[in-house]
Amino acid sequence: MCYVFRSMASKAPKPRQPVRGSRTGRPIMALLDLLGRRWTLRVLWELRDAPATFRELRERCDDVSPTVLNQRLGELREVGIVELSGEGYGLTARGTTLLEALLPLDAWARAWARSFAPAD
Amino acid sequence: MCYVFRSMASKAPKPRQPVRGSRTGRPIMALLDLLGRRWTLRVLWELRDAPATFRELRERCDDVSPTVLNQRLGELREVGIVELSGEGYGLTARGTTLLEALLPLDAWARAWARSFAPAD
DNA sequence: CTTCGTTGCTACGGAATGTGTAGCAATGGT
DNA sequence: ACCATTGCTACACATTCCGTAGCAACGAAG
Repeated sequence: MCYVFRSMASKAPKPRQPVRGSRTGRPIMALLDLLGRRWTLRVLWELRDAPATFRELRERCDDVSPTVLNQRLGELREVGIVELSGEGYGLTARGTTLLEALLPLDAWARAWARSFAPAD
Repeated sequence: MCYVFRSMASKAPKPRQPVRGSRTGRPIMALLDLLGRRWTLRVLWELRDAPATFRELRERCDDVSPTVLNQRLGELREVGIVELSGEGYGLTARGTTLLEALLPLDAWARAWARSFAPAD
């Protein structure tokens, strides 16, 4: 790796703070804002099994542009969902629990697909 | 209401089709693309309890611009998650199951918030 | 029929966000 | 000294989103 840690611009939506499209500060609103940004869900998904280096993660996400990837990783790190360690980027303990809350999506998506093309 | 149904431009990511950032056609990828678009998660969330008219839904979503709202509703309708009835816009049966898969997010968000401001 | 209020929805210009390529500085190995 | 890899940035272009204004279709009331 390279570079030491560098504090970021603090752009990630956080609970108890007003976010895009909601000034109430309700935690769920911050979360929806965060997860609703492009590539965020995908990044979390690609980290579900194992950590990955920046470049490896980029490949897993179909070569997303490093600009956005870095932006998303910054946001996710800022709120304690993702961390950078010697193994590369990976989910924190909290991040793992979030992903568990998202896991049912895969099963749902399969059932959803069946309704588009019955044969499976 | 007004206007009869009008077939749309088919821009929604569907399972078994290549989507933005993934040509595999895996259902979960289509879903992540769909849900990762701005306001999609929020719209689903605001419909969790009861249907709403276009204008009412817009207010619930902090006055999101009608352009995007209509775009999102079109996508969600196209894939059978949302429908427009006499009651206004509401979740379909399938949409309801998707939302159930997302409900744990609220609980997670609350716990998340606690780690930012211990007192609650 | 006319007026009024509400419906879903669109046009359009400007602002924000995302994309793609190239490449830099730091680190570790040989 | 080299070389490969790391995380990450610069910059110009494209897409998406936003905010305001307003249209056409319907229902109810006069």
